[in-house]
Amino acid sequence: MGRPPCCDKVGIKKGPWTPEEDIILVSYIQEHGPGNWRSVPTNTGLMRCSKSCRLRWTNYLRPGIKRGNFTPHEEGMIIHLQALLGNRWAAIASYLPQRTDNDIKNYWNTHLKKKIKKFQTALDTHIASDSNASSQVMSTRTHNNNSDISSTHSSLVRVNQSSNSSATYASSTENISRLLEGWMRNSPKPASAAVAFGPKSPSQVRQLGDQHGNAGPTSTCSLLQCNNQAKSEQESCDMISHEELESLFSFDNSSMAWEKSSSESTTLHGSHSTQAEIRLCSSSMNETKVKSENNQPPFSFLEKWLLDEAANGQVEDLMGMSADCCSATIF
DNA sequence: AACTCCAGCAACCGCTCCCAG
DNA sequence: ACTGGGAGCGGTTGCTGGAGT
Repeated sequence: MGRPPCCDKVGIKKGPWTPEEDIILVSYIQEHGPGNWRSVPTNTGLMRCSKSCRLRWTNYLRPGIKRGNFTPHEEGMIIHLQALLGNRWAAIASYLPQRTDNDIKNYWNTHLKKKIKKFQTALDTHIASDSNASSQVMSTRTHNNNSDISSTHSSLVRVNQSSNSSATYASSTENISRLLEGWMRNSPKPASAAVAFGPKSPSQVRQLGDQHGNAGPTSTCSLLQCNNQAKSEQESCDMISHEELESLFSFDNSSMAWEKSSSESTTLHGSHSTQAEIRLCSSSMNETKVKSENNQPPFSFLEKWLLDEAANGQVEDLMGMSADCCSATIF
């Protein structure tokens, strides 16, 4: 459907936003709340198209955005979620409310993709150089089932969560954003909650539900939002708790989802709603995604390697691990 | 000091989806 | 049922600053 590009009009400014423009946009949104982007340029006099305003707000000025370095914990989540959901950055971002989809996408493209590529290269090299051993491993693998993987590597999953929390708050607009935080917290406007949590509209939630197959009305995001609605407004601005994340992404769970993806509706232990979410993702998504990208190692192992601070000896580490773990049938 | 190369990131583009009329 | 406009998403581009020579 060919839609006339909204930003092609004469007089529409492009390029980096100036602090002045930011302030204008922020003060307008302070007053009217986010949404109705069409009217923003008209009412503010900004020489920007509505799209650009929305993007600037959601990716940069919106309060609650965390900028700067990604923690290993966040990296792990992104890797997991990317494996689970594919390149659906908005969906991934909904699990990391402090990060924007754009941010996550950029981080994936500039950092994680390379790391994974490196990892796979190292892996290929290793497999090629050790084909005899691997054939033995394959036969073992067939018999042992994947529970071995689970037991052997559950310790690897607890990704370095404590270190490297020094997110660098870089830009001047950070200050604008911070100024807004108080307003957003106190604001009675319903839009604020949605904004604080992320740029998810009901239609997006619906859309996600559709995209996730027949997840129905309880799509991943709607569940997540319901879960968070039960919490205080303050809490809704925070990231998902570590406990939830642990339950979500502990190796046992993810590997179970992985293993059972093609056969049955995965039933994970526990009754936490976030686990239900991931179950929905797993059961609907795994069939298409995981199945098609089969034969990849469990991501916790990958993460372990990726997040290893001492990644200098990547191949060596891999060799070392393989020596330790081949009996446990990783590959 | 000047230049080149490259990584990172903000912003844009084009497409799809949703919904109101 | 159809259409057009608004909004959102994912891919891509291009600017900027730092590192290397």
